[in-house]
Amino acid sequence: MKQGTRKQQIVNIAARLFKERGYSAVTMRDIATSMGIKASSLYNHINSKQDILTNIIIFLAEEFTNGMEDIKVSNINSIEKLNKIIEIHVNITIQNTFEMASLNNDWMHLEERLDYYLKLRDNYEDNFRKIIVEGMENNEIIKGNPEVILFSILSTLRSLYLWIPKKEEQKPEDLAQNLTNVLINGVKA
Amino acid sequence: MKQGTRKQQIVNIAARLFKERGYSAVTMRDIATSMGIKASSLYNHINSKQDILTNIIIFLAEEFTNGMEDIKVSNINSIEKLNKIIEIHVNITIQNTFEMASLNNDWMHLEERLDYYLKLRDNYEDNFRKIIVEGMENNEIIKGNPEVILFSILSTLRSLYLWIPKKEEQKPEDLAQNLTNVLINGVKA
DNA sequence: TATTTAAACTAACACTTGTTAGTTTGAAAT
DNA sequence: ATTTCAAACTAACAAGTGTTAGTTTAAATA
Repeated sequence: MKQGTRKQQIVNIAARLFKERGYSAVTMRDIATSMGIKASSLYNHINSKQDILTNIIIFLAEEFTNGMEDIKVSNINSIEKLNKIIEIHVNITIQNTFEMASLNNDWMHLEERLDYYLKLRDNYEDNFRKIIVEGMENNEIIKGNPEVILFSILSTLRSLYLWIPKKEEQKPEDLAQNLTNVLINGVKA
Repeated sequence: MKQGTRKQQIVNIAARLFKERGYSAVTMRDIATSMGIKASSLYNHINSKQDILTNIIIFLAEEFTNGMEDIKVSNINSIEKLNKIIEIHVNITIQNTFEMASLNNDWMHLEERLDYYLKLRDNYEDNFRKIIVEGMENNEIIKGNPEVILFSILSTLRSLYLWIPKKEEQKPEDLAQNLTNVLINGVKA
């Protein structure tokens, strides 16, 4: 037995396929074939295709929410909080490379849980924004449009899943450190 | 008549839908309904669904390739080249917000033209990388792993299509200037 | 006026989609 | 030895898919 429950195996294989082709382009028969079984057999373990996607996305969204909550209540300055945010993105992405693709690209195909997901996402971005604004007030972060900083850092972190697989040599801490240098200090010599 | 040929109208409407739901989840009947006609009528103007996607993506990929080619032969230093790259991304994205979603998320559904697209993309990234390495050699860019700089800047630029629509107040030059500040100089005060 | 043309239409096709119902299998628990 | 149960199976469904063929319409051109 490779891993957890049969359901988890299905979700893992599905995530791999979703990353390659996107949720809509992957059929239940594709998933079943990858498992070496028939499509109808999947329904002994999952309720629907939707169900698989929901499992992938909501799990991750809650991981990020929990990570952000810890940072929120921690007693560190704004730059250190940014470092921590980078860390949780690197760690979660390294452990869920395939799943991150669905989170980024297929959240709009959630149905019943779409509103819940959007709530978590908005909440996450609000907390992130507050950290930046606070940093500006304390003269730790350069003053300017907080949105530009928020989205330029967040875009990089959200795209991590695309290029982390290419460079598994790197240790998570090294990668986080490199990213922090570039994102926080810029690239100019 | 709102715009160009009937074919262009179809491609434009399709790009709008592809951004919302992704290529695979949009049907020919969806596109037709948005145009106020029947699905079969689309085939008077386009050859296939594939054809629409190819038009969207290859056009954009060539736009970026041309922009990069101009920068490559220009006689400016590395930081200025990075500024120019940011500029072309902002300009192309502002004028093709919907299309950018397909370029980012649906390129894998290209069929005959997939190899050509990948060639253009690799070529673009190679040129980008060379600018960074050159900047490190000339002490204009902080020394370190060029990949981290490459992908952190590129991730932000490739995600522009996601948040540019939210803030159309901004003039392109202002946005490019703000981005340059953050990406080149970092965020630390 | 007669002809051409762009652009729509109806009707249908072969195939794929997610899903359900009912059944079989083989190992573990009683 | 009997029962239970997880996990597979076959067969089928209703709906939706991209696409084709052939036809109609109305405006522009000759």
